Amino acid sequence: MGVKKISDLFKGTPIELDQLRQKKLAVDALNIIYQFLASIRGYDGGLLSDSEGYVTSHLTGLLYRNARLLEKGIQLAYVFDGAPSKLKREEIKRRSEVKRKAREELDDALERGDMERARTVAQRTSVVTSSMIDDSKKLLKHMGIPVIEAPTEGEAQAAYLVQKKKVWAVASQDYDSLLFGSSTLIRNLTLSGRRKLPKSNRYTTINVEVFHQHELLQALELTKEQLVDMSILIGTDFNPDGVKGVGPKTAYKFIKKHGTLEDVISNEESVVLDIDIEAIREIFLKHEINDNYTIDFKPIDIEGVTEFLCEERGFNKDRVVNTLTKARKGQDSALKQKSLDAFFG
DNA sequence: CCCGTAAA
DNA sequence: TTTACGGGG
Repeated sequence: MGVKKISDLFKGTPIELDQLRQKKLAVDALNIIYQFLASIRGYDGGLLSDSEGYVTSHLTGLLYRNARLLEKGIQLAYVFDGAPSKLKREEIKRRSEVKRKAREELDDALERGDMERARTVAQRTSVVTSSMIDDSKKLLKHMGIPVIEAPTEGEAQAAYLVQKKKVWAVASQDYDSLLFGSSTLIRNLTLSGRRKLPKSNRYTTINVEVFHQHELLQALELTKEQLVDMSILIGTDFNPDGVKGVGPKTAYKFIKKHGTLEDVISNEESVVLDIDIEAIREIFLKHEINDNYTIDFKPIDIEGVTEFLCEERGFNKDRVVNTLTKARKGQDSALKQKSLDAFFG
């Protein structure tokens, strides 16, 4: 998922969660929903769902994560993907093939009674449906959290919101937003400060880190265009394989040596790229954006949330009200700060 | 993801 | 007090 390996070339700066207080961040909604579907599961590895069969894993995740962030005065704006580009559709096809295989393996594991295997494989079968997207938007709106529609890529629209100073940064695990032109990226935005390592029961502590695009470009002495070209060599969502045997270090070396992707291809025999380079460049550098949006952080509508989650989706009311009441305290102080800022200009 | 509880 | 784990829906 996305460009991930730039950390081998440039390290982010650790940042305390407190430094994000009163800040607005944009996130790629589908990415986050997908992560929740993969991680929030019952004991048997199945998704959480209500009595009617509506999946609730993602709603659980969105509720608690946003509540905790709002409590800290951190506001997320959720950007939903529009129609995928032609190139992205191929990647989506590839991913659905991975999921199909994972489902087969899941059936197999269940038949053998290998629950541990079933649970890990089940995570890879996650599919975001339109019903899940509708429910997510409904919950977010009741929580007073902005929902923004992107014409195509969510990360691209999110980056645009940073450019327009509507939000301070994009929060994401991959680096795509920097290619899309976001000046600031927050990685590892987690409240727990730790993350489970795959295929084991161990945890590592992780730091929230901040990347500034201009610092990255300065440190690597690259232009924005070269950063994109380098990423295409490594592999992006639009050419996931990149170039065989070329990782971040080699890609960087090649771009520094030759300047452009075309010159890398004509001078390095090992580099073969059977893709429409210009089309990928355009996605990152000249993408469509939606200027018709509003970013409006409103107070949490506790009644609205409970009506939806508890009446319609079977959530425990005490738990929901408790969570939201705590969140509102942090939110109140954030809104108070905002009005003070407005008053003093 | 978060919470509550049990165990260390 | 910290960590592990099951349950949540």
